[in-house]
Amino acid sequence: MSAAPLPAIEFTAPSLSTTEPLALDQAQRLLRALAEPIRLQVVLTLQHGERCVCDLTGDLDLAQSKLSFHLKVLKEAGLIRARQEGRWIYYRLEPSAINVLQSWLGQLAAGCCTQAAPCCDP
Amino acid sequence: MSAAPLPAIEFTAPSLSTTEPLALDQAQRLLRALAEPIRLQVVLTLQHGERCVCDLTGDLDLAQSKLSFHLKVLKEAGLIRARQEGRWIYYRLEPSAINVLQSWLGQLAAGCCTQAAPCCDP
DNA sequence: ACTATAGATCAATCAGAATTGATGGATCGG
DNA sequence: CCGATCCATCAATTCTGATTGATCTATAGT
Repeated sequence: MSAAPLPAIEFTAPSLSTTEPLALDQAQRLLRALAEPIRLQVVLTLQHGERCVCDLTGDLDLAQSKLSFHLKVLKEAGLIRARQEGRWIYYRLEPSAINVLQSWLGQLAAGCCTQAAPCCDP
Repeated sequence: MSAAPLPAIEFTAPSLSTTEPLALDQAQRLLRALAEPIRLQVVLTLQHGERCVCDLTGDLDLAQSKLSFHLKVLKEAGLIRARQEGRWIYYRLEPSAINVLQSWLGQLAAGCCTQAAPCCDP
């Protein structure tokens, strides 16, 4: 790609050219976080809105310690956010993270249909 | 939740209600397949088009056995397809699988922003 | 039929991640 | 201040999945 030689420095958004390389890194983390049955269940539960930990343990019938572990992984991946309110901590999905992954997949599917590069010896 | 008691049975398209449950299963497999650095590299390499195994081992500097293992995982997840031509086997991405995952993520991000469900005791 | 190469598969080992139970910090009600 | 609840963290164990090297099948060329 590399269209025009960049007018100046972009201050607005992090720009798409920057997105490419570090999106791989981020996509990797998001994928690894999502690729676990319990964490996927957590995410699906949060799909319908914010929820506190004590409710989640009930929803998913998980030991508190186990749930806390997976919440941490999801949070470190940037997929969920925590919000404390008194004694309780509410978790919610972070849609922007999901969107990052989604558009990364879009790029992947975009240019994958070129035919064979006839192998080794012709 | 459990809103209305379902009007009747949907005959038209496979409909989105059918999509929900089995897409979860498929999304799970796709995520687990993608959530591994080597397999991600393989997928990224195939992004630019079909490629045979012997070339891939060179591209990614992998032992043949190791690559074969990961190709198998990717194939079983439905992310890639194999095409044999004489002695060689060419692999390519399966864009439809990627699209499935992509739209599944779309649903996820759709309705996740409802506020707190004020916990346990009010 | 014989040999060489592409690639899959198998069994054994190894590594990293998940589970478990216990402990600790923080907040609330009395 | 005291006991109770919510949640995070830690250490020890267990499990799942990746790696490795050898072996096996199939195709192609001679």
